[in-house]
Amino acid sequence: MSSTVVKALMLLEHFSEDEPELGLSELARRSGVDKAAVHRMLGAMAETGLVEQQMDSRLYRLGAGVLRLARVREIAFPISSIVQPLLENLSAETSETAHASLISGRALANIATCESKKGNRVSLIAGEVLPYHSTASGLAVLAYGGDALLDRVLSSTLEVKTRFTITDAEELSARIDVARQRGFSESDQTNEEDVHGIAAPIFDRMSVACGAVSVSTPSHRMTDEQRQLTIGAVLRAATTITDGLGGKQPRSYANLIAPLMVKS
Amino acid sequence: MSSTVVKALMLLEHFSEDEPELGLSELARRSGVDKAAVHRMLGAMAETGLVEQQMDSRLYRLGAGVLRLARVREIAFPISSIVQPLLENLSAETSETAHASLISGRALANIATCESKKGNRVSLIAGEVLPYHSTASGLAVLAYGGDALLDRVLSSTLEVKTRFTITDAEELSARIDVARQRGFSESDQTNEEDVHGIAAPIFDRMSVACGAVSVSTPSHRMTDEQRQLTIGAVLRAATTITDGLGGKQPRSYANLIAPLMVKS
DNA sequence: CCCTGTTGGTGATATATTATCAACAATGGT
DNA sequence: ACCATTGTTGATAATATATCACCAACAGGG
Repeated sequence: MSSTVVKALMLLEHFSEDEPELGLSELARRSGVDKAAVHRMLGAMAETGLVEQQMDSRLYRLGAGVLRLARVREIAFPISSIVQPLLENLSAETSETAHASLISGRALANIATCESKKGNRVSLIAGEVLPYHSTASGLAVLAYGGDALLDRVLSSTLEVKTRFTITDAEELSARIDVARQRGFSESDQTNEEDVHGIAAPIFDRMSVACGAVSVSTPSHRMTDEQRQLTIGAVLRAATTITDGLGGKQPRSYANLIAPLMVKS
Repeated sequence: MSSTVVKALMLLEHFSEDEPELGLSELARRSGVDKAAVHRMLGAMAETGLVEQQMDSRLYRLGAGVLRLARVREIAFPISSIVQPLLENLSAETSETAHASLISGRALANIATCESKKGNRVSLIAGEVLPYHSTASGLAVLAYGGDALLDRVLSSTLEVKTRFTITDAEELSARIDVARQRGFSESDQTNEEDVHGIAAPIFDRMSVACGAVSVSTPSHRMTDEQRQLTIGAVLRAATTITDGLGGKQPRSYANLIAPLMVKS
C-alpha cells in the first residue's frame, strides 16, 4: 500500500514547535505504527542525521541534517528570505497575523510567518502542516493548482478539524469554485475555532499555484471593513511574491483581481 | 544490510549548492543505485514534500518540506541564529573563512558559514557534507566526541579526497590524539587542495563534542603568525558557542586551552 | 517494599515490500 | 533519420519489513 520511506517520513510531521522532542512510545501511539517499526525507522533516519536522539533522555528530535538541507534549498531557491519581509509588510497593513505556505507533498508546509502585534492575535504553530481542505490557503491553492491536485484531494478523506470543517467533497468543490471566481479564498473556523482566514494563491513560472499567502484574523474581529482591507492587502502581497519568485499569474487571474487590489 | 529509508535519504546528500537540481538518471549514476529504485524512492520522498519534481524539466530538487522541518528545529533549538553572528566575528578576527558544523549521522553537516572578504579566499560549498577523517572539524569532533563515534569512524573505510588524505586508521588515530592533547585540530590539504583548517570542538550539556568551529585558510597564506592568531580566535569562538548553546566544556579541556585563548 | 504502569529496546517468523532486469515511449542532439 | 539518453512502468525473485511477544529499567503509589 504505502512505502516504508513514506511511513518513516510521516513520523517527522509529529514534531512541532510545541513538542520538538518526542519519545519512542509517544511517537508510536500518535502515528499508530508499531513501536518496533518506529524504533527502526528513527534509527534509520538518525543514521543520516534527519533526526537525533538525546543520549540522556532518549528522546528524539529533528537533527542537524534538516538545517543542512534547508540551507542548500534556500541558497539555490531563496524563497523564505524573499517572502519574510513581504509578510511583515502584509501583517503591518492588516494588523493581523500573516503567513505563507508552499505545496509540500500531500499538504501545505507553512514556511514563513509574521504574527500580529495585537495582544489578542492568531498565533500559528510554526512549521505546522496545513490541510488543503480546511484552510483558506488550501482552498486558494486548490483553486489554481491544477486538476491533478484537485482530484487527489477531493477523492481523499477530509479530516474533521472543527465543527465547521467541510467534509463533503461536493460542498468543498463548490467552495473552491467560489474562490476561483473571486480570485481569493475565505474560510471561517474550518481549521481552528475562532480563526478566520483570507488567502490568495502564489504562482510558479508555469502559472500554476505553488503556494498561498494568508491573513488569519480572530473571527469576532472580522468586520466588513476589515475584510475589504484584508482582501486588497493579501492580493497585493500575493502578486508581489509571485513576481519575486519569478512566477507568473495567469492572464485571466491578473485581470480578475485588478479591481480588488486598488489601495483604499 | 541497510534499510531502504537510509538508502533513500542518502540520495539527498547529492544535492548541493552547486547542483540543486538533479535528474533521475544522474542521481542513479552517482549513488550507484538502480534507476527504478531511485525513481520509487524519490516518489516516496516527494509524497511527503522532502523533494519535489519540476513539472516541465522533470528534474528533482529539495522540497518545501525541508524548510518546514528546519523552522521547527530552529525555533525549538536556535543553533544557527546563535552561531552565525559569532562566526562573522571569528571571520573578521582572522580575515579568513569560518564555518560551523554539527554531528549529523555518520558525517558532519555544515550549518553556518561566513566567508572571508579577501579576493582569494576559501569558498565552501554551502550545505556540504564533511567527512570526519579529512577535515579539521572532523578531527576536533572525533577527539572529544566519545569512544563510540571514534570506533565507528576508525573502523570505516576512509575515502581518499586528496593526495594528503589520511587513509590509515592508526595514523588517523595518532592525529586525533595530537588534537586531543592540544585542544584544537589542524589539517592541511587533507580534504581539499590548498586548504588549511584549524578547528575546535563545540560541546553539549554533557560535555561531549557535538560539532566544531573551523577557520579555513589558503595553505600558502598560513604563516606562523597567522596560525597563532587563528588558534586563539577559534578557541575563543568555540568557547562562546558552547556557552551559547547551553553546553559545557570538560574541566580538563577548559584548563587546557586557557593559555591559548589569551588575546595577543 | 512490592506492585503496577510506564518507558526504550530486542528477537523470531510470516508477510509484504523492495531490488533487479528488461522493455517502453519520449526527448534531444548529430 | 538516426542514435543516445531521458523518465517511466511491469514482472519476478530476493530481501527487508511488520508484527508479536518478551525483556530490563525506571517511576510512582499504595
